[in-house]
Amino acid sequence: MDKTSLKDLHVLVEHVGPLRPGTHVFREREPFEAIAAVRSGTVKTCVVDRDGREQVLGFHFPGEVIGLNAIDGERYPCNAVALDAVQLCRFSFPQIAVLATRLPRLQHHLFRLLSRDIGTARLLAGDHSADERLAAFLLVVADRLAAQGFPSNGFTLSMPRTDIANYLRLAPETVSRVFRRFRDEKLIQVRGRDVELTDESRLENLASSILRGGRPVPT
Amino acid sequence: MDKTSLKDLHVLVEHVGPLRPGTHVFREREPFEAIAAVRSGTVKTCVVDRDGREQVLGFHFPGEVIGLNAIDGERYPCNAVALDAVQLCRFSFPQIAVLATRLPRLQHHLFRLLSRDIGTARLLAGDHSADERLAAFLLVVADRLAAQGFPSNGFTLSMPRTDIANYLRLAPETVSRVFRRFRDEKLIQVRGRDVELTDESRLENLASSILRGGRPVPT
DNA sequence: CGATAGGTTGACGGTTCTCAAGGGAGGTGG
DNA sequence: CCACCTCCCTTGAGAACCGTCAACCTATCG
Repeated sequence: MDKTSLKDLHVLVEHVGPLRPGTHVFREREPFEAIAAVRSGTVKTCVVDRDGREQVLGFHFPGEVIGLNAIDGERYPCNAVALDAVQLCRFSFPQIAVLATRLPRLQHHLFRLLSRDIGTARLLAGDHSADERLAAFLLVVADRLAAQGFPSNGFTLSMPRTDIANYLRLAPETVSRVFRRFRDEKLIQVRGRDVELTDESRLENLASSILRGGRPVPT
Repeated sequence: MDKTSLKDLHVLVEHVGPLRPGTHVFREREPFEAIAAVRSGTVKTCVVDRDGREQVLGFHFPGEVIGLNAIDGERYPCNAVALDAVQLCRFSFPQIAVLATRLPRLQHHLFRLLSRDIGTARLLAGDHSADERLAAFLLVVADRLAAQGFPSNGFTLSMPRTDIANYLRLAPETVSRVFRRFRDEKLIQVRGRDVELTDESRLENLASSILRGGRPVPT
């Protein structure tokens, strides 16, 4: 994004946070007004079905934009919840859309963000084994955290196992067992939520059917 | 979309087809130039993984737009193949993007199309039983075909069972068995690719955990 | 110190996949 | 017109993966 658009963006941005863990950024069915870029921390998006079961749709790290999937219905189709201390920038969507008509690069940037999110669900969409899913998850998280300057393959997961399991469509017990097996086979080191990838190439091999060469930027 | 934009759109549209079954509309990794609206027939989008296994991403009926997920990478991330006789309208994306800066309603329309596609993968994303998946699939197809004036709940599937199975992440055998069971339980009538929904409310009940009240417009 | 939430481990069972074989329907050629 | 082929679909039997249930363990916090 060029300097002009940055300046124009600046006038309609609203800094929010730090939010405490558990705080909602927005809730399902609320009227859509704004998108938000995560500045620090982790945001979880999820829906709750009629039986009260939660379904995790994604985790969102710094630099990522949430709320774009609300444009169509004019209401947020999911909840967004802070997993840890979260700071973000809110952008009024009507205002940013108007601005985009004047700034083709901003328009294109928004198109790209939207387009990217379409491909993103693929991590979940395929029918993959628990091993493949968890391997892909770990690699993708490592990439996205590394992108903001963390040590390249040691990190701390900000979400509980139950959320990881839910996101990957596995039982928490299964996630726990796969973590253990990965550790036994020396693919990773784990202690609680601290993870270190010790054999990235074998992990990539496991995840190859999902990541298909080149790691995507998922939600 | 208002009249002005329709007129402007008209000058940059290219009518394509009728394509014969099996013809590619675009191929994975080809440079992205245009999006396309299906006018008649059915288009299947799919990727092929390194082992040569196909993965069906979606089916696209008349009125639906394909290619939007290529904006981000500037190359098509998937193949689009005609399943039957297909006619479509091609729109140069660079041109339509320029036009969108002059026509806020067109821009918003594009934003909405993109946003809608994000939510669409949910039919597959959840961990649902074979029954739930197939029930949801049948209802959604019925809705989308009914939207273009077909008899409300009798229709002919344009894709083979293997494609349905692949799309739903099930084995073809499983799809066959569920079809049989649905027929035995008088939820539908089937003969080959001709389907008639005879007990829509029980189907909706089965599919409720996926469709979550209000049937979405999926890919 | 006890309570609670989150995580781990084990045993068992179910849904679905795999493997294998057989049955149409439609097209082509004799 | 019929034989034959191929593609698609169906059906059955067995196995595998993962989910469910149940118990226990660990850390954190009041």
